[in-house]
Amino acid sequence: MEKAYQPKDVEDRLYQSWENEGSFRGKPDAEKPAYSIVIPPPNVTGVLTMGHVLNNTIQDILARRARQQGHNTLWLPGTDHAGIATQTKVEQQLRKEGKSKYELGREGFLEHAKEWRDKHGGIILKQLRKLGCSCDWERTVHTLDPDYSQAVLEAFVQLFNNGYVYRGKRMVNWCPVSRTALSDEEVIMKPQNGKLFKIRYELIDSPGEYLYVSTTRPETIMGDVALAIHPEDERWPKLEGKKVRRPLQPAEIPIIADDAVEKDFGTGMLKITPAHDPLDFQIGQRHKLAIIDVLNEDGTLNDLAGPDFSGMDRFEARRATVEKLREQGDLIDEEDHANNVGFSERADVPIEPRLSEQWFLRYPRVEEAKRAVSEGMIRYFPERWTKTYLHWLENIQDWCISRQLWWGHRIPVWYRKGEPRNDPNNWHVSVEGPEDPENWEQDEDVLDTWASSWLWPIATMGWPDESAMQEKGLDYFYPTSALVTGPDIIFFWVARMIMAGLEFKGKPVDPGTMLSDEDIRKRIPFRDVYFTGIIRDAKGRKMSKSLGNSPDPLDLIDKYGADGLRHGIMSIAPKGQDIRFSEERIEQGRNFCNKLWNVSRFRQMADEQTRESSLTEIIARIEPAQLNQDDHAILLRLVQTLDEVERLYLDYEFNSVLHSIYRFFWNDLCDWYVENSKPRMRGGDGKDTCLSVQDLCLRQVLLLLHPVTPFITEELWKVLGFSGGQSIQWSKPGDGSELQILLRSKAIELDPSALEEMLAIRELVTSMRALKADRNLANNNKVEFSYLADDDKSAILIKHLSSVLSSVGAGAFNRVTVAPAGMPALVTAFGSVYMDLASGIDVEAEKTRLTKEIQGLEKIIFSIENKLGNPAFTEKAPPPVVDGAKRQLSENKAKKQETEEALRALS
RNA sequence: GGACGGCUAGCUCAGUUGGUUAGAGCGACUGGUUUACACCCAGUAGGUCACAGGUUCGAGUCCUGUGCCGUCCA
Repeated sequence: MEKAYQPKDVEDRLYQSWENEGSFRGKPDAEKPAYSIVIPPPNVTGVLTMGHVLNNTIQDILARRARQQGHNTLWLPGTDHAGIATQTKVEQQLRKEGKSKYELGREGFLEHAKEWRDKHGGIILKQLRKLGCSCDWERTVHTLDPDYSQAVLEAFVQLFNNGYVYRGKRMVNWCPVSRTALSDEEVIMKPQNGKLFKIRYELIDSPGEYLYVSTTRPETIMGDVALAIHPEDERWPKLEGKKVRRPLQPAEIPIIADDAVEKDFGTGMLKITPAHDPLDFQIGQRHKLAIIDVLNEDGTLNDLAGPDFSGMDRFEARRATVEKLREQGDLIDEEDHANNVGFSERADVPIEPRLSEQWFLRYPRVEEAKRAVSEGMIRYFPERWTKTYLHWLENIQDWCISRQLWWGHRIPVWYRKGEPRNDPNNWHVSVEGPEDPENWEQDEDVLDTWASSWLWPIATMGWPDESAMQEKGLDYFYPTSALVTGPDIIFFWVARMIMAGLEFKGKPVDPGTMLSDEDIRKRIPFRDVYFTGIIRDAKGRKMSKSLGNSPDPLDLIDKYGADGLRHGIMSIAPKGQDIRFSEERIEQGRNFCNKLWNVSRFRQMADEQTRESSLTEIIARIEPAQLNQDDHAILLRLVQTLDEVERLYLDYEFNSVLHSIYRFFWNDLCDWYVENSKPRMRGGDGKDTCLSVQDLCLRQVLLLLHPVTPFITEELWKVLGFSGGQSIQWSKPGDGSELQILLRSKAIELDPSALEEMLAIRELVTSMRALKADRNLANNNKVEFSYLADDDKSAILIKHLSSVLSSVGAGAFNRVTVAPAGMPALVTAFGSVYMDLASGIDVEAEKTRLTKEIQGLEKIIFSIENKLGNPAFTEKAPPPVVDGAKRQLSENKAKKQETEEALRALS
């Protein structure tokens, strides 16, 4: 074996062989239980980020563990066409070439976009392979695949037929850069420092008299159609029925009263611009006001804004209108003003509320979606996200699903040529299209990307085609076992998938009928949802391309190995908490792998003969009579660890899983057991048994670690001869009681007291080492120790003599019956221990140390005596706690007494 | 404004239903090439558990309030 683990030699080779053997294939098999996960489809043209590494490592852990447990496992991969994001990138590319999408036309553009996707797409899926992801690649799905597209359109038509989809002229969030409508979820509110302008409007009947209005958006004044005041405002009775003059594009506009006006904001008067504000739109509807839209779809002003401003960009127009108002004397005041402005998530520019014809979806199965989560049919990890989810569903708004893009699923609606589009009689809605296409024209818009990805769990498994569902095993793999994703898409994706599953899976149910709980259980898309944290940089900032603070995962794999990266990222990922990334953690992951490699190497060097060792074969080699306390202790810890890891995996406590394995492997096994086994390796009867115990421990550690670090564990599985020709993927670690049953069948009954005894011995060794280290004798193996102890304790020490000598690095450790004078001493659970020094010692330093020791003990004794002296404590506290305190008191008192004796012996 | 999360060693975080003297890794410091591993080993130092009240025999843990940081929703 190499001196250090070399991931590069191992990873590609093993991944190849797994793929060649079809290990990742998820084929329906009625004989076995199913386990399934669908990947959150990454953007097809994206590249791997640290977020993907975390997310997909977790999914891989779940999938690999399920395979070990004997489940027939499907991890279904794929990519998302990512409407706006991809179209924007393609358009940018075209601009660089001096072309525009309009020149190419729709067909030409799509051709171009597909080429671009095929060229840049799929990189991320290759990167996932590098990470070791065990996806069933033969089942890769892309949301624009023909079958998938069919499903998306079918869903639209079904929803339309059931009355969930409608077309309407509504206020939507408009992105002037992408020139499309957006859903509420795609708008990010950001606090902005703007200006609040106070503007006067002259009363028509009383020239020279003015009303004052505060606004942040003077560029929309030309679209004003009224001024509004609260009906309970004392000024209202005097103003009823009067009119004012609009100061730009002058016109007479009425004064109206409406409850929606905030009396206390600004001047208490509101300018009403129905085309450019959702609230104004509502007020306008109530008062049957006209709508004057002064903006073009790209955010420039149109002719209705008047010749002074027509053609200007909206921000330029803001400055220009303010100037004009100032010149006219209509600008009264201008002050700084902080407010929240909605930004387009994708283009990062302020959105415009804009009136336009769009398709909307009234969500189906909202009540059942709430119930599925609130009743625990779907479990959230961490549980607190249920609250966020339910709150969103309580306040759910209809979803604008049409997008003014070309890249996506074109809406399957046709309009009769030459007839008004707003009349449903002129609509044709179907997947196939009308029989006389020459008389119809199709809607130009495409569906929101999320209106395709919300079908992901069912459409990737063949829905709605019966034979495809059969072939892909929808009924076998669905509901999927777990979903792993970020909480940032809980509304975008998770909630919507739940509703889609409830609506589409199984036989259609009338919209008015509630699904039964039994139905809900069958229709939900997943049972458990694990929400990851967000990966931040060392300073706590979100990782982003613009900050350049995100490392390239492939560089990290190159440096530390895929296993090192996976181990590192998982060991720092607390459940649902954000994660501060630092490369040192990944280094630790690599170091862990190297340790695993080296202890295996040590095992190989001790006994190079290679033999295949199944679990039963290893146990068969153990000679029960040869087992010492050390063996018992490590096997007890193994039993504990197997149980602990089993339980932690069920709770998705990944970092605790690793911590638990780490403690067993590094501290118990490497630092103590393997070290103590070195003297036994030199010969004697216990050698084979000791090696078998090592094998047993190593074998189970590899099994426990395999989901996290698949490559090195598979490699060592073979090197150490555990495989029997079979991949580690198909063996399960089992729990503690299973192991104990196997051991009992060989008449091995673990002694529960062994563990406590070993812990005491470890403490003894540690303090003896410290005594040496204090005097710079850490490397002197000839130092002699003696101890003063009763017969029972002495018997234990004699039992452990050789391992104590070797782990302390001591020449002797003999029992004495009288405390030797003038030697540094330790008071331990085994009595007093003395270190013999040929040369003199620093008596004063020794005295100081022991005095400090005594003072510490006195403090402890004082506090326990206080506690026990309190009758309330002895009466109310449970007896085990009181007994514990008493025992503690006597132990500490004895220790104090011995320490005092040691101090006296020095002088 | 509302909801949720966080605040424990220099850093990153554990800390189960309240119960011994609050833990780990990294970093710091000291020493080390003894037949796995310097990607390592041994040892040492380092904490007013954000703050203020309360409940309790007993609070890092439960309750109330405050502060700061973060996320989501309006």
